[in-house]
Amino acid sequence: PPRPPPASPPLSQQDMGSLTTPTKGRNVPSCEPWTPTSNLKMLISAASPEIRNREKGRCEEDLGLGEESEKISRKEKSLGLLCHKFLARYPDYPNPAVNNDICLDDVAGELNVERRRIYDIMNVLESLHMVSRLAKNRYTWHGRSKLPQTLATLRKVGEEQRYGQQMQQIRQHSFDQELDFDEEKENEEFLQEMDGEGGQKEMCFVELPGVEFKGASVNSRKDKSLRVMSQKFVMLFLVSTPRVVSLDVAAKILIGEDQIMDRDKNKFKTKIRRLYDIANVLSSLELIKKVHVTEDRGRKPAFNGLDLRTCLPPRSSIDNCTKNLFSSPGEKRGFTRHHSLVKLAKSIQDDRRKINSAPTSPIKIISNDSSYPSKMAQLAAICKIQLDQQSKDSLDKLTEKRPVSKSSMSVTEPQAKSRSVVQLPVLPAGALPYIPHQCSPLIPVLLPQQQVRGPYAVYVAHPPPRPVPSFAVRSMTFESPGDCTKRSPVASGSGGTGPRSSPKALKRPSSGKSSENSPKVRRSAASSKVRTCLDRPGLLGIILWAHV
DNA sequence: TGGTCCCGCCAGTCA
DNA sequence: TGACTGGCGGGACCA
Repeated sequence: PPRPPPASPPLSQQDMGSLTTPTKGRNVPSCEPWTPTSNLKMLISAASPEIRNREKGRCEEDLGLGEESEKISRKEKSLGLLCHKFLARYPDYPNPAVNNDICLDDVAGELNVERRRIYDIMNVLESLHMVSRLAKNRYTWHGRSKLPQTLATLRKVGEEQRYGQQMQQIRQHSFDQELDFDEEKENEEFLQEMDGEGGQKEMCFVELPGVEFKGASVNSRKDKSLRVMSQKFVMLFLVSTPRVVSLDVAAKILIGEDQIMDRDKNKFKTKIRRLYDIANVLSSLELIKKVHVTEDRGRKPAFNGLDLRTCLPPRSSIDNCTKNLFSSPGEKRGFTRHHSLVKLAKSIQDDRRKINSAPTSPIKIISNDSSYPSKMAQLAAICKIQLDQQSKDSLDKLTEKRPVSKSSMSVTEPQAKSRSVVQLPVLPAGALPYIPHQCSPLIPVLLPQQQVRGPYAVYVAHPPPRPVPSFAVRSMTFESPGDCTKRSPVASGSGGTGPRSSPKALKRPSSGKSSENSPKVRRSAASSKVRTCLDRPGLLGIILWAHV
């Protein structure tokens, strides 16, 4: 089909020169066939529920669409919405009997956008094997048919790359920095450490068996390609616990794979920008959801990959499949066990072990979910499981090479080895579950629902196993919906969340500049009380919580 | 003010 | 050589 003639730039853009971002088209006559009202309807139908509700509210209270259409014009062009519109054209599971080819020109023309924008979407979709490139300007639509297989593959690669551990290190490092004055030096040391032990090799595009990558510029750009970045980003969600991954952490991991010289602020900003693009597409696919992580330094954008994981094939089904293939008792084996399948089976066993343990970080998650009190039991269990894994990771680090002074997450070997699945009993509201000590020195806490009125913090601590003279205090701060605005978290947890936990998080009082009521001082005071409690011999654990 | 991300330049690659 | 592809970052918009 003939390509549509390129739209001439708006007058304002011509006046301002080619290097400026055009203003929002106040005086630009719309060349769209739609009226503002139909635009709005289209937007509402295509947008996510949040946007839909927001737009509906605005529409109801303001029938004059003048300013509204200006706001919409930007939203309408957003990559996320564009992706929504793109996805609406194709079924989740394409019918193989019909032609599923995609012509970029057609799509760009019908969606009334530049091809450049379509490339961004296609790259992310291609990273998930939802489309594959047929030829120049042509793709084939696979929808979600290959998604489970792709995600399983990406998870495996992500585990091999040890992204989970790397995220732990980065989170812990950032957390340490919050209380650290010698930031630059520490940062440099940390980056060198990451270089040394990150263990990750330069990674290329992950292909599925039988799916050949036919991207253009394949040799020159593949290492920085949006496809590869997208795959890595997805991997982070697949191996991370908690499932919330902040853009900061993701960008640091991605930068960590580049040259050291890339680690300047501009490169970081660029990575973040690309991650926004990827995240917008993944959000449109409803694979991740945007949330925010609150740290002492402020509110950071992050994404929750829960929905992404639900697309993974259940490990048990893979397990059953391999069982049926290889170990049917009394039946003659139909297949020879190939070496790669032996490895796969072993990997599945490993995965099974890992599913019961995963690391976390001392972040505070602002949840917009109004049902969060009923999820406290899950959170507590997750917290416990994650901490157990961290304990093991920390132990591994201690025994491998890290000096004791670098880590405060101290756990004795028997404790680390005593990891087991803890089934939290169903408890009436207000009851606190008791987890026997042989399972873990940590005690998850279920807050009484009646007490959940405002933001509150939960602390889980355990005493220091001898002889390492340190202990760990962790907290998660939750805020009730509608109350997550400007409130700053108080008495956030400190130390002990992973391999790089540092006792300095507790020993450092505050700078002379800090006021007496600053979070740091209050944290320090709270921590010193905990320290006193934990010095008591025979104490198994301690839980504190406080409304914030 | 910091987060978000539209926009299009321009260079590498391909046919 | 022109078209395709996509890395990249300026700067506008927004909360």
